[in-house]
Amino acid sequence: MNHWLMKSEPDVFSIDDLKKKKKSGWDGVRNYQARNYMRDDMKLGDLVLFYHSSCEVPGVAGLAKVCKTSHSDPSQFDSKSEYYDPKATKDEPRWFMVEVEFVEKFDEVVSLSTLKATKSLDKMPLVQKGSRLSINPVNEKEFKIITEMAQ
DNA sequence: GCCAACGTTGGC
DNA sequence: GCCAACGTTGGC
Repeated sequence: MNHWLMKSEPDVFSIDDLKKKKKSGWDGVRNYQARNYMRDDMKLGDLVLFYHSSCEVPGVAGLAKVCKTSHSDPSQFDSKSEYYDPKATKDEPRWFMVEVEFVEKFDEVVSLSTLKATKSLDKMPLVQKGSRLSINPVNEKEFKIITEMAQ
């Protein structure tokens, strides 16, 4: 099983929104590398660190898991959507998404500053300068460390 | 295929 | 709101 970290702006979609909805398609990803992770590598049951970005306390807010593997992201065909991509066609969709299911909301956000202060996590792309990718693989050790920090 | 210009991300 | 870092676009 693989582990992942997925970023979301809580003003747009937060861990509480996922808790309410139970499941959600991860639409709107418009970066090829992040798309490839979803399309090629994310498997059913993979656990996901749900990360809140661009907010007061950026950090890992909870856990989700992949409940549906890659399929075409419908927002690319919707001309009214901010995610609309005129170059995508139904025969040749350009963007893919997975669906995730709520697992757990942490009592407290494991903040980015805490993650940065943790030596054993300094290999994570997340804590490295200039890293902006919205979906990242997380190795098992790192995943364990972070979920234990949430206890 | 290069690379300048432009757009986006996201912490601070 | 600023700005560094990075990705994408498009002219050549």
